[in-house]
Amino acid sequence: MVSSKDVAKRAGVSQSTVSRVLNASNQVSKTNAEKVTKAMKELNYRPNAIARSLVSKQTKTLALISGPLHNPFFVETTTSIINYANEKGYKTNVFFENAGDNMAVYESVLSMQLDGIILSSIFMEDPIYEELKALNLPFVMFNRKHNKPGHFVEIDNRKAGKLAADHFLELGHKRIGFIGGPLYTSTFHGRCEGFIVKLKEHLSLDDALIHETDTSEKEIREAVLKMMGQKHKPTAIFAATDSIAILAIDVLKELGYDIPDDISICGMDNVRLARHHSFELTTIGQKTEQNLGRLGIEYLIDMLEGNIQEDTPVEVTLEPILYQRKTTCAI
Amino acid sequence: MVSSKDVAKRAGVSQSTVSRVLNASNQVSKTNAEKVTKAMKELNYRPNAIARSLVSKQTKTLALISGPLHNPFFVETTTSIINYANEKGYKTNVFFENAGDNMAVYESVLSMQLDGIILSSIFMEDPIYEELKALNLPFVMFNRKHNKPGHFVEIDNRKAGKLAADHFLELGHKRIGFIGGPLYTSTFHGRCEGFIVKLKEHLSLDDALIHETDTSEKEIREAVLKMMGQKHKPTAIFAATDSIAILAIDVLKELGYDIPDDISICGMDNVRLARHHSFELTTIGQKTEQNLGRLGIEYLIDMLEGNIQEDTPVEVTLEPILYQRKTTCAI
DNA sequence: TCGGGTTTTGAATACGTATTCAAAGTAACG
DNA sequence: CGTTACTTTGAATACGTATTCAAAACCCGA
Repeated sequence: MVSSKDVAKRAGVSQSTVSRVLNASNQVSKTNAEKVTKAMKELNYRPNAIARSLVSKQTKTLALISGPLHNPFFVETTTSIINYANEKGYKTNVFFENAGDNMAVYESVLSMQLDGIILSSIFMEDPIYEELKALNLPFVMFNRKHNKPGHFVEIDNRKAGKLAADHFLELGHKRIGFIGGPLYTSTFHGRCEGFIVKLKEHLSLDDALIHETDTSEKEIREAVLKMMGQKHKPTAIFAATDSIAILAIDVLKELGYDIPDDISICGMDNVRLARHHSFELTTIGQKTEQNLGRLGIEYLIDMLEGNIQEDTPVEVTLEPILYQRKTTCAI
Repeated sequence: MVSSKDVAKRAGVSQSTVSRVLNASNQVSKTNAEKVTKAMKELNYRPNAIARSLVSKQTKTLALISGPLHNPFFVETTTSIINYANEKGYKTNVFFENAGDNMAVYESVLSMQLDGIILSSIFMEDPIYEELKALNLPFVMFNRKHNKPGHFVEIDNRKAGKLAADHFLELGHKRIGFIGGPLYTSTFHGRCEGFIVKLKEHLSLDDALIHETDTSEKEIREAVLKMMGQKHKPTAIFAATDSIAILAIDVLKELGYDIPDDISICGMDNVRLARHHSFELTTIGQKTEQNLGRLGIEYLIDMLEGNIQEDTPVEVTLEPILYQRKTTCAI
């Protein structure tokens, strides 16, 4: 490992001088600067980022704690986050939330030296909130949020649920199912609540059609099987994410249903795949092109760079709209 | 920031002793160990990973340089890699290859302090190879590989191309297209070559049906449009990845084609999505359940932990097999 | 109680960089 | 040439931990 000392020796200057040319401080004489640059090249010197961090207290590293990538929503946010962070000179350590036990992940994150955290994996009452606060690092939640105040970027989930309900009601559906969860996350909680509230304004609700699940293929599958196995089947389903909708469609097709002729289905998130001609999934999303991850990372980095005071809360709730495509139709 | 010195002071011992209880060396008296543990808790002490790394020369951090996540193949490998690395106590810094200019990414990677690198983004003649070698870190290539020797995990791409050709030939197809590229990557190079070699054994080849592209939606779209716009259209297409196949299907459906009645299509990688009832994509993959990313990261970590000598080359080439589903049929 | 051996301890140092501070050098000006 | 002001330099130190080494404490048998 070649260090700044080695460079210094070779260039015939002190280590301080080497450090100074590294940091582009223009207080080095031209001749010395050249000598140092030359020596660096000859030795193929690369500054040790670890040592730098130790003194600068900056790691230029962020942690992303994301939902799983088999959900296309997180494919898009992860891509945006990593690429934007990179553009701004930050590295991203990625972690995936772990259905059973997030503590291992959090333990790992908490013990790292980081400049900031962006996460989607928080629950409304998550005790991790306090620990994150205690770290005294900027952190922003995207998609989901915690009940306590903090920086977040979300979509108006309640309103989204209502939109879905409205859509189905307008199409004349009477038996409408819901699949999604867990409900202790702000996303599913809001979507479910808004959906149910709206339905109840016009129909009497059949509890057998409301399926709280997690996001695993297994549970979605089970929910669809149960729902369609009933004597009185639904004619429409609101899947609380596109990921769930796509899994549900897989099962429905396996069972021989035609969509939307036999059953309408509406997702949420407006992921790229929803537009594919093999799906043309009706869904709910925001108007803006930039996804929630991108918005979140922009705010986080703004905070790190001092463009936003950290004590002014970032609380962004986007307006949802319906993207009507071909998986829903009138009854 | 509470340091080991603070803990030492509070516990009434020296910093050395604190360090010793941290590293579970059992050469600390019980009474002192307890005092220190107590002080740590009271102060909510977390060891500074940066400082640790500076002396230990280990960062427990890996870099993953991956293809883009809109390719479902990389969704699966990225998930496997990150999760497995985490299990083994390694953090993963993720980078995505950048169509235009990978140098920014590499520059970032090369300047980090890392324990190892796993990457899919290398070209057969990529000059980055030498720089990676020079870092003197273990690195393994998965999916793609370089022409020069190094650790890699791949599938037999040439054989895969032949399999695809065989499949179409058996089904009686005569005009068979190819979409994929760039051909300076080992994957596309092998697949294309094997495919063409096999075809030529039985047919005269129409160059207008061989489309070298990159992996962008734009180019795939263009290739499909061009191919199907011809006077003599193909009756079958080998898309060199499932990702390309799925994009191609999108365009084909948009153009009104039924699959496989109007045109057969075969992908490669056997990604999860290929099994979806909205695709049921015929494709080529390996037999083993574990994906290439998972295999690669296992080898990498084995090397880091000394379970494999770094100088014994890891060169894994998996056997491809055809997964016949419903996007290909006899003509 | 003493001596030898073993365990436990803390002072000192190293890791590679940034930064402070005082000294040395240089330029400008009268 | 002397003075002042400014630029450039290197020695020393700090960052937070692990580790070495020698000293201290302890244990045990004689």
